[in-house]
Amino acid sequence: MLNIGDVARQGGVSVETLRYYEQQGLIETPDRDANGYRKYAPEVVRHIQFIKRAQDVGFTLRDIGDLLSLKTDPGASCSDVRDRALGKLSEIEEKIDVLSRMRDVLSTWTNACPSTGPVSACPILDALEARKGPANADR
Amino acid sequence: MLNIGDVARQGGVSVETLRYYEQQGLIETPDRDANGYRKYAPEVVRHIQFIKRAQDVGFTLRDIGDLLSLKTDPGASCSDVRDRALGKLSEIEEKIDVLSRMRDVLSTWTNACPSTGPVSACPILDALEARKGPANADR
DNA sequence: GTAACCCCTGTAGTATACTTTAGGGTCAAG
DNA sequence: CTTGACCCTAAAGTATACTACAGGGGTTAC
Ligand SMILES: [Zn+2]
Ligand SMILES: [Zn+2]
Ligand SMILES: [Zn+2]
Ligand SMILES: [Zn+2]
Repeated sequence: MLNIGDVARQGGVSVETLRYYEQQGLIETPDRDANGYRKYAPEVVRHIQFIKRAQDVGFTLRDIGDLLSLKTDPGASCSDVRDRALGKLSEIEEKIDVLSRMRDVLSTWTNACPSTGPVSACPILDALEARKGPANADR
Repeated sequence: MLNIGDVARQGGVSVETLRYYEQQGLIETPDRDANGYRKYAPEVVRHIQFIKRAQDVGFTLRDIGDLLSLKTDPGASCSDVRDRALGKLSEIEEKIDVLSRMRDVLSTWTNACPSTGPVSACPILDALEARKGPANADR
């Protein structure tokens, strides 16, 4: 049986994070020792790693709670899990699209900037100040 | 001269947002009418659009405050602006990289999931539970 | 003179995933 | 028997960009 500090070290998270996960219902409420200390079975370390891996691919703690419910729901099927993953996949692709558009615009702008001269002549600021299109007068 | 509501409508933001921008120092403190109402020159609408366009390409309000300081700083040069843009560009590329890696992993996992059968046999959950590599036993 | 609509200030709430703080017990070593 | 490391709870703070709320005054038309 492990103390919370042991679990934290082995799981690569802080003690506070563990208490937070418990409060959020992401890990089982551990039994307590006579002194009130939480006592964990070693396998809880894997549960924490489950959470961290899920976060690594973009799931929020709320999503992860969902996933954990599916794991223990006898009526749940593989496709339920797959649906969450596909949903997350589109969220991520959407974010990539938005960021790619930002990247393209910024890239165009930085290429247009001569990097010399006063800010008053900077095409980047011009673009930000401008009406809508990429090139137009300031009135 | 415009009331705050006029500016909000023309700038496509809420009245509250305008007061917030003012509080954050992103727009000039407007003069007040005898009744205490803020009175804006029409050009403030462009300043708001500057802020919104900068947000659209990923700048935070803090970044935008910086950019606005450069605009009015006589000692600032074009390259200062370009540096901010390049910095933002790398931030965005970094985010894209992270998201792309998430996308690849999720895509692999969803392809591996048969979408039928119980969750206990789901390769997605297996992957989340697993030690580190893509394939290994649960102990 | 009153309804409908605008404006004001200051403070608190929203979402996410923690971290920090305050205040206080427990345990092992020397 | 005290020191240092560890554990406990509950509440508040962090970052971002607003939004909402509470409570109150101004303006315009009928
Ligand atoms: Zn497990
Ligand atoms: Zn420039
Ligand atoms: Zn301007
Ligand atoms: Zn599956």
